[in-house]
Amino acid sequence: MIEALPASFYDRPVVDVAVDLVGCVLHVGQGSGVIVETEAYHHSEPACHAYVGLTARTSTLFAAPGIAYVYRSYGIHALLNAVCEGEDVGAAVLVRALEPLTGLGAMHKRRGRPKVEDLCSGPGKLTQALGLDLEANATSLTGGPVRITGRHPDWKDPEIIAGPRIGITRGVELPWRFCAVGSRSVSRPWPPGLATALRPAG
DNA sequence: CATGGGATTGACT
DNA sequence: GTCAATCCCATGC
Repeated sequence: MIEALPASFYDRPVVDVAVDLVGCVLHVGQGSGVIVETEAYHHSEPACHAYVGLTARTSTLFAAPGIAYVYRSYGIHALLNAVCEGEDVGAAVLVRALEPLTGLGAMHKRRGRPKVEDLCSGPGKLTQALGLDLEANATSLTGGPVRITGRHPDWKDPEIIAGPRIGITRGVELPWRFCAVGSRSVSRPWPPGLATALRPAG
C-alpha cells in the first residue's frame, strides 16, 4: 500500500488542500477511488458548520489537520471531510465524488446496482459505497480506517475547474468547489458560465 | 424540553 | 421539474 499523505499536507490553507486533493486516492478497507470533486469550508464564512464557533458538533472541525470529520446530513447521509489548518481554525475539505478504483463488488452490494459512474458520484453516495458511517468521525486520515494517498499515476496533473459550492444557502459567492474536468463521476454538471479554469486546458 | 434546519438522494410527474 | 425521508444538534423558551 502506498504511504498515506502526512498530516502536514493538511496543515495548509484549506482551499489549497481542496485543489491538491483532486486526483488523490481515498481508501476504506479494500475499497478505493480517485477523488474528482472537492469543496472547501472555513469558519470565516457562513456555509461552514464551524461558523457558529466551537460546539460539540464542530469540535472535530477544530481538531488537528489530517483528521476525518464525518457528519450526518438531512438525517440520512454521512458526508466525509478532511480537517485542515491548525487547531485554532475550523476548516475542512468535503469529498464530493470519486471515480471507483477497487472494491467495486462491495460498492455495488452496498449501493444496489447502479452504473459504475453513479457508485460514488456524490458526497452521500461515496460514503455509502465505501461503508463509511459516523463512527469514522475524528479518526486519523494518516493511520485510521480512512486513508488518503497521493495522486494516482493517471492523475499527476489533472485539469481542474473552480465554481460555486452546491446545496448551500449562504456563502454562495465563493468559488470553492473544485472538479476534475471530463470525469463522468462528478456529482453535478457545471451551471453554464459559472466555472473558471484554474489552468489552461492542455 | 420543543422546534427547526441542513455541505442529499431517489422516486415520481 | 417537485417532494419526502429522517438524524443530529444549535437555539430559544
